[in-house]
This record gives sequence, C-alpha cells and structure tokens, in this order.
Amino acid sequence: MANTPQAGTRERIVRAASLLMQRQGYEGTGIKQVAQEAKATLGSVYHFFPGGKQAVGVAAVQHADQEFADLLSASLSTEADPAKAIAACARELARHLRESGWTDGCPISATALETTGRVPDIEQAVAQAFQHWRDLVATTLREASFPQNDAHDLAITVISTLEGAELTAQVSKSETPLTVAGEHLARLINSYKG
Amino acid sequence: MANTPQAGTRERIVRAASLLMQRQGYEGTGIKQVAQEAKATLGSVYHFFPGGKQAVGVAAVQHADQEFADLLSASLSTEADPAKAIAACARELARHLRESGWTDGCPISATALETTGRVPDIEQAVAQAFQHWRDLVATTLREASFPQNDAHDLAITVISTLEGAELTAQVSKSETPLTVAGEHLARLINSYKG
DNA sequence: GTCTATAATAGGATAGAC
DNA sequence: GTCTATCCTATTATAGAC
Repeated sequence: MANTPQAGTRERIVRAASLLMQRQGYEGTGIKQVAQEAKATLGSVYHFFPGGKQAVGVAAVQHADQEFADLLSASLSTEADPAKAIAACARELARHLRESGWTDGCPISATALETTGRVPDIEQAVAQAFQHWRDLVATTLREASFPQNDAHDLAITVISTLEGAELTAQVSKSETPLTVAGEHLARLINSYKG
Repeated sequence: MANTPQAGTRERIVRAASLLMQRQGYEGTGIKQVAQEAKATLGSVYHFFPGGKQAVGVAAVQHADQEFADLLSASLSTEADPAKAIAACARELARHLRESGWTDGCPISATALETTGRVPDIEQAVAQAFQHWRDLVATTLREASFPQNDAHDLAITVISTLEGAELTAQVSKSETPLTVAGEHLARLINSYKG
C-alpha cells in the first residue's frame, strides 16, 4: 500500500524527496528535481508544502524515520536472541546497500549532517528519528530481560555502530564493515547476558 | 605552523573549505563563501584549483584526513593500553564536539555522503581517509600484541563506531553516545585480550 | 598571484489561469 | 489540485586588466 504507483501526489512528493535526499543530501537535492521525480508539478509541491524546501525536508525525514523503524522492527523480530537479531539486521543493511549499487545507506544521515545547527525544524525531526530507533532496540533488549541500564546503553551503541558501519560500508563499497560490526555488536551484547 | 594567520593563500583556501564542508557539507558550501572565509579572491581560488569546486573538495578532504589522523595518533599514544586509549579518544571527540557548539563532528562525513557514487575524485579521497584511520588503529592494536586478524576486524569496528557515535552525539547534542560507545569499544577490545 | 566584472546557468519561490 | 510562466537571487566558472 505504501509503494503503489497510484499513491497520492503528496505521498509521491515525500517519497521522492526522501529517496533523493538519502542519495544526494538535503542541499544537493532541488525542489524542481523532487517535483520531476515525483511526477508532480512545482505548483503541487508548494500547494502541499507552503513551507517550501524545509517543510519538504522535514516530511522526508519523518517518512524515512518510519520506514527504517519498520525495517528495524521486522529485523529484530525474526530472531528471539537479540544479539543474533542485531547481527542479522547488519547483514540485511549490507545486502540492501550492495544491491542498490552502494547508493542507499542511512536515509537521513546526509540531511542530518548538512542541516545540524542550521535548520532547526529538520534538526528536530532527525533527533526524533534517532531516538525512535534507539527506543526500538532498547525495548527489544529489555524484553529479552536485559537490565534497564544495560539495555539503554547498548541501544545507544547499537544504533551508533550501525550508522557508522553503514557509512563506512558505503564509502568503501564493501559489506565487510557492516557484517564485522554486526558480529562485534552481538559479542558485546552477549557479554552483558546473565 | 599549520594554523598561523600568515599561511599561504592556497593553504588558507584548503583550511576554509575543509571547515565549511565539515559544517555544511560539500553541496551546502559555495566557492564564493570559501574564498571569503579564506580572505582570498575568487580569482585566487581558481588560480590554485583550476579543477574548480571538485578539486577544492578533494584537497579539503585530504586535509581533513591528515588532521584527524594526527588527532587519532596523539590520542592513541597517550595510553599504553589500546582499550583505554580508544575510550579516551571518544571522550576527546565528545569534548571537542561540545566545545564547538555541536558543529564540528567528523570533518568528512557530510561531504562523503553527498558525493558517494556521484563525484569519483572526492569519493576516492574519502575512501583513502577511512582506510588511513583504520590502519592507524589496526597498527596500534597489533603493536599491543593483538593477533593480526583481530586487530584488523577491531579497527574496522572502532572507526565505524566512532563515526556513528559522533554523528549520533551531534544530532542529539549530547556527549553520551560518544562516551558510552567508547566504553563499549574498550570492553569489546578487552574481550579479545589474552 | 590578485582583483573585478560578467557570463551562463540553476536555485527557491510566487502568481494566476485553469 | 494542477499547471505554466516568471521573478529574483545565488551558483559555478571565465576573462582580462593589473
């Protein structure tokens, strides 16, 4: 339902913006390009987003937030053991990255780095996304009976490490950073078990 | 000697470009802004960099590569125990990030993400930088008598995790992701000891 | 090596007909 | 809601005097 060609204009715009900003960043993506890719006119973009490019950016980040949260949830629920689940998640990210020709890494990192400290609305949407993802991991760990403090700290490192490993894998055009980091994360998590 | 106001024009341009691209990314930084910040004229920029913006970008990335390598080397050599040294390095990055008002994270991440798959020259300079940093960590670990394979894999995860934790710390405006990740990295490294 | 002026193009944004 | 035309500014890059 989320990926049909018959999607509404607003949704097509958000999806196109999200994809383009994932690959080119916020500054590298033009409103006209978004409109073209979304098969919408410039007038439609400003009709749905009177706030202009910043408003499109916020919606794109929020869309990517939910999309990655879904992927994370799915990945985490395929395995009962959270350590194995995280490692599987890293491999999944590596596969997706490679299959995209090394173009589709974290959907919001580029936008995050370009706008931090300079575009408050986007900054806030980015911070919320990171928090959201961390919470998903923390909840999974707590449900696997990790103490709250350990779960909290491990979730921070899991998301940070996946972010960094995806960046490293992307610029190196290699799955290795993600698979290695996934195994190290599993080892770290297991070292807190029992 | 590297930070004197009497630096040559070319060096001032490279330093200004490196700083601006660290904060705003490659796409978000204009050549005119670089010239202004470097107290040089547009003519001088194109005199030293006939390759235009891309050539400036490559030089900026290479400059940042060396700068971060120096910081890393210094950090790694303050402690004999590599686990403690990495944790100290993470705290050092956190301090620097906070003191800059959360603006100065990894000097090349933004540029890397915006240009990957689209600007081969910059892509290559970025890949070299990551490799360079990883090698510094791997060498440190090998010198501390870690087996070559462990040192290699750990170095990948150390750089990836520092990258991701710095990104997370920056968007969260909190030192916690970096300090927590530093401690987790130390724990991971120690788990390979003996 | 430095400077100013300018070309050529692309950017974000708006107006108003339909 | 959609579309086209257009405004204004900023962008990269070049030319040529000094």
